[in-house]
Amino acid sequence: MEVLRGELRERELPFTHQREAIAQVLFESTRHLSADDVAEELRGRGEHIGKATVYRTLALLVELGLATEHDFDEGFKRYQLQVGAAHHDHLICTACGQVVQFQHPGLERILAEVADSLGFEAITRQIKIFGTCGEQEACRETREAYRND
Amino acid sequence: MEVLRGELRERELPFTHQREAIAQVLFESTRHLSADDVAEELRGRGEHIGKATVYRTLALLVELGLATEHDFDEGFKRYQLQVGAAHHDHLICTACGQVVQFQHPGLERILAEVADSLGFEAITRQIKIFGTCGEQEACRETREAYRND
DNA sequence: GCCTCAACGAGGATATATTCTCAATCGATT
DNA sequence: AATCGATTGAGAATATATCCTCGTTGAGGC
Repeated sequence: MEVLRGELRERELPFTHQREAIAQVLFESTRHLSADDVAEELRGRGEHIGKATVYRTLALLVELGLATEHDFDEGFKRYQLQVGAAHHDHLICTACGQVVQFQHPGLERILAEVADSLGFEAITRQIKIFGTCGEQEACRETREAYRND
Repeated sequence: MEVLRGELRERELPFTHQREAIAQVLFESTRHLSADDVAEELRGRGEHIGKATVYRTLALLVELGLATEHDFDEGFKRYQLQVGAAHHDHLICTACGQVVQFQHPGLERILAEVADSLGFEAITRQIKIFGTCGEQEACRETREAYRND
């Protein structure tokens, strides 16, 4: 939160109650939240914040480098605070929607190598493994269906 | 093309002129084409095929496992024929839009390892490296802008 | 050639996440 | 507390890729 205050001050942008509340919601969640998730959580806390502000603030957080935007092929984006953490990637269960993060040092090396050998200068990357997590009945059923395909 | 004919026959679906033409366009292109690209190319060849049919056919090709669908954050999907080829990944130039494919055997191993260790059964994956390719003036400018950020 | 069922074409419809509008309000500096 | 520019809220507007409708056409089996 102090980081947010600092970044805003640096750009002479006001530290508003809404910005604080939205960052707080992201901060307290370990999951990736959609703009709608954030709005709903705020409503649950008795905060009345318009969706335009939610979208504006999420975009701002990304712009400031304090949050990351993710697209898990759901038709909308999800966001997560990212204060100085290392880049991580995702496994997405296509049956229950669960998202699990992972990191693997070997990936960094390989991807850097690939980009380099093709003359690219990498800025960012996305790695998404879609599959089944097997934690719920639905996930196991989907898994079986794939195996028999 | 024979593969397409066979898959269709197997499901008792007609091998229409339109399906052939659309598959042909994809077959002759090394790039990833959007539904619109396909429609335009068909128009250029004097074929009059409605966009609904283009979408229907692309979805069908994906369904049959003969094509893959890609989303490069452009607001629409791109398609490419994929007849028995190995899975490959992409580098996308954020300045000029160029997409370069790559394959790296080490990735397969690492990703399988990760999925396994987290209890996932992987179905498919997406790896996208966004960066600058430096081939055009615009790409080099964007690259500089990032370096000085 | 005939028949039947699915595919096709044209363009209208849809869906829905995100953005815009603009008057009212707020934050931060003086 | 005054000032001033940025932010906010509510809901309408947008954008636009993709899908639906339904009368017409075509493919493929017999």
